[in-house]
Amino acid sequence: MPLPYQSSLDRRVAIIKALAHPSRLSIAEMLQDGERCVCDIRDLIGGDLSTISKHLSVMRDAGLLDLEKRGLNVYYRLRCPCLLSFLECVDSLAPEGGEANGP
Amino acid sequence: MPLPYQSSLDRRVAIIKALAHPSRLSIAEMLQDGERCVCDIRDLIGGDLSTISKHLSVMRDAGLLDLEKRGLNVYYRLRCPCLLSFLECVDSLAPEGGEANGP
DNA sequence: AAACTACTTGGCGAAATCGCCAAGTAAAGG
DNA sequence: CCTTTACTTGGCGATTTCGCCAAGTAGTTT
Repeated sequence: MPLPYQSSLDRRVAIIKALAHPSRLSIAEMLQDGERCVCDIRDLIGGDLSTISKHLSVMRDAGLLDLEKRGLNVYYRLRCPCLLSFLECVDSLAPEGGEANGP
Repeated sequence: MPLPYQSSLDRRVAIIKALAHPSRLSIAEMLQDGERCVCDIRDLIGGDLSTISKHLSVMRDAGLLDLEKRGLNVYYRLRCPCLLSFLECVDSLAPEGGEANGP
């Protein structure tokens, strides 16, 4: 059980930390298109299922995600529709496109 | 010298990481009101000046901050005016006010 | 130019995070 | 009920981050 945060600053930081990892940010991005079950997320991110599950628990504990169990599957969805505009802001800071810029 | 990022994902993550610490988020918040010199920031955040300086370098390297030297002082300012709206989003995820809600 | 102010950088031990493996839980199917 | 599927949790070594101390750099003042 995650401890309650002592301050609103800590809560904000927990939410931001929950996005501050390549796999977790990718999860957030893919969930912008709608809910996904853990196995779908694993297919996209790769790596051990337990690793994915722990990333999801970090995001859950921060309050970023809601989950719903249906049958054998667990479906996650974003609680934060405004994420998209933040990512646009983030990208506006580093506009030179992507991969190690060749000519 | 910070290495160039291999992907746009890494760049995004670096920017988000640069906000994912209580002192650094507080710095970002205070810079929303306008530029500040390092000593002003130190007065607000507290702790060793070298620690503040390293936090600022993380934010600089991520591209969050611009700096300008004037006289003996170094003034930092946000390169990201859209930060504010993201923090509103973050707070909307945890609306129950602040500090460790006692009964 | 020597002393001072305002920072930055190097170094290091302490703490947090990461990802894999193994083991545990819960719903569905045979 | 026993097995299978889908996921979660515990544990642990490896890497990363954190914050202080000490030392270095760059303008300023005297």
